[in-house]
Amino acid sequence: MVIAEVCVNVAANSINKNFTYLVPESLKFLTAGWRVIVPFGKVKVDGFVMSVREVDDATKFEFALKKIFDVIDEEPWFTSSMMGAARWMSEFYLCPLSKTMTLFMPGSKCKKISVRYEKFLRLAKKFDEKNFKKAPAQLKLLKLLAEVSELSASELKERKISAKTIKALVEAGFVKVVQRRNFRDSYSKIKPVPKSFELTVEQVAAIEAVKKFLTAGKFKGFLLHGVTSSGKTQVYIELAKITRQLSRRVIILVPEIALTGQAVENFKAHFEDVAVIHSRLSIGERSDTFHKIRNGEVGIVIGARSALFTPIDNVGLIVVDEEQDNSYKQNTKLPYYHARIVAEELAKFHNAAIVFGSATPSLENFYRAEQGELIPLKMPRRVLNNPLPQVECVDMRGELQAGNRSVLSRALIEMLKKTLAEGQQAILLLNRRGWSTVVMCRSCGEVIKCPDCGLPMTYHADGKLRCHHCEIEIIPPRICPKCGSRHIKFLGTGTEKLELMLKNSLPKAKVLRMDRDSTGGKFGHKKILDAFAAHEYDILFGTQMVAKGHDISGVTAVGVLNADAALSFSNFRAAETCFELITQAAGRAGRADLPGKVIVQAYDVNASAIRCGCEQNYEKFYLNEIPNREEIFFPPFCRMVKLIFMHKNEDKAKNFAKEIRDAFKEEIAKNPSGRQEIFGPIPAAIANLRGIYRFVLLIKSENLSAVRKFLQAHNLHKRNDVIIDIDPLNTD
DNA sequence: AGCACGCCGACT
DNA sequence: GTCGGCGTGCTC
Repeated sequence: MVIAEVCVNVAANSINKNFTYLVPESLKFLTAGWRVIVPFGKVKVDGFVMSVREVDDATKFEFALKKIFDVIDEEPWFTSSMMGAARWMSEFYLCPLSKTMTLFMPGSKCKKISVRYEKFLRLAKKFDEKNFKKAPAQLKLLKLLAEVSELSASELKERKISAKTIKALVEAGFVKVVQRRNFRDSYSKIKPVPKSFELTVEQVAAIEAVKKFLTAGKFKGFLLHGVTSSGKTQVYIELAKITRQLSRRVIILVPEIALTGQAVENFKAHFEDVAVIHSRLSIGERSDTFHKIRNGEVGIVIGARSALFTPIDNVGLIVVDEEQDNSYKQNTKLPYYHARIVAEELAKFHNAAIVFGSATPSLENFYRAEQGELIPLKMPRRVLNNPLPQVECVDMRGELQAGNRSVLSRALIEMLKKTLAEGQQAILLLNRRGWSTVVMCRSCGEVIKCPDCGLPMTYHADGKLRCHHCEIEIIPPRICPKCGSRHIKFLGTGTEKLELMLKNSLPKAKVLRMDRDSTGGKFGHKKILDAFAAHEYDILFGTQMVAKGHDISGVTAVGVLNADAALSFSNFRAAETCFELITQAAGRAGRADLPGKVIVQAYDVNASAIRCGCEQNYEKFYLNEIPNREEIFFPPFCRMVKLIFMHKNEDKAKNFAKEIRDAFKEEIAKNPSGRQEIFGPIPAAIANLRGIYRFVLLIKSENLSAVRKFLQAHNLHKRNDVIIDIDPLNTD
């Protein structure tokens, strides 16, 4: 008899094993990778065939085998590399296999997705003009079809050809209607933006270094460290060309959905077969794109992290652009994976080259490059020998002493006035959206917090308090909920308040705000950038998204407000984030032949991140930061695992966490393997989410697989009241 | 995820 | 006495 190991698509951590089913005679063709329907308990569920094998008819099982009920598709859905990657992710992240398998589907359920067809009109037989003297409209259509061979329904409409004309010709047999599958592609209207200049010496060197491994078809990792405007995209394009010439395929990852548009513009100028995948596409569009990729019609897949999970085969090159970006980490739902880690594993599966690109590499990858794990490729100069912008740091304590209480320093206002007078453009970065960032009672100091998660809420110009974590809205209280005082104060400045301040200070300037509130929809981001690039506005201001991956030639001035705000968070990556923000923002200035000027406003002007950021000196920052990380034993010197214990009873959550902590301490005392430490339990940053208490244990270890073994031995990965986050972004 | 089994509080 | 609350455990 033939049996199959099936991964049932049921979202429960407690099911982390495959189930064995009988393959009925009618499904003899089944192989690994098919999606099937199986009876499971009292219900029928979707499942994925992980393997099929023949066993002796007399083989006994401890349970009665059930039969696979039916198949879902006409062919296997998963390729072996998809299944290999899903298995690896499931083991690495201690996450149910069903969750990592469903990453490779357009939606998490095996629903049939509608296929769209478009109707075309074609000439069916020869016609004689003489016969159509009394039907000029029909003749016009016939002549047109003879010329262009076929017309789509929308083209017919555009040419105002009436349904009656078409019907008459169809009935007479002169034209026929054919149907063809129509692939949804919301990026089809994105036009290529060709940019060509001669490659610099550094670009050529970088390309040559990767080319060696591409032609050899061997896995290798590279860190492309190029200052802003050093032409990293050009390098990606040249490498993609080489890969395509070798008949292999390319995956280009960008950190955010909003950045895919720009990447598509660049790549479409050189490649015909570009496709886009990210999570904000409709299931239908993603499904259509999957179909094209599976058929081998796509050579380059561009997208956010989910672009790793398509049926693409024969991958030769994976690019992770802006590899330091935290958006590569999936934070809100299982699996809590980091696309940087998964991409590298995928590259190993495919024997592909992986190129991590950044102006401000993650400390982890820069350290790996120093250790020889990645090949470093350096591009320290801008293209066309454009100079890096001049950066001035303004001490905001001095502004306050001089009587300026505005968030805009005098020097910044001066710079903006000069820039506008010269007909150039400016970008301002303030990494807080909303109007007031804190709402506080002046009598007792109580801060208004989110009823769901307990984080401070932000006041918005529409009169509502919003939680930026769970997007809950409430009306701000008139009196303090704690002490009843009427002295409620709105403190701190967000992008909405900044808009008013800019309009007051520079009444003639046309200003444009870009933050999550002003960039709705798939292309909201692009619309704003296009309008700004067309110089419809003078100043673009907003959150960090103003500093990411665009190239607007008229910008000569950049201001970073509250540059050290990130430093006040008790996060071991705070300095790195702060440095990155300043360097990326500064990189927006003076990209073309006009020199740029940057003003960085901060209170803690002596902090290393601020100083090195202003000097745009990555190596110096790295050399300052890395001894700190080593001393306090943080990445890249250890791997971290964050555990969150959840229970509606505070003591139960805390006590279970303590139990695990003590067990871990006992384990590392008994079986030491490298340096390992455990901290906690401490209340999580979100200490209570909708009535559920949350406590954190933090494990730091040189031996991640030992930690994983420990967690598995205690069955933590099977529980629904424990979150396991491997390589977390924060420690709380 | 569903569904059943099982052990404690408020009802005809 | 039982109806039903949802905690716990199982599904090839």
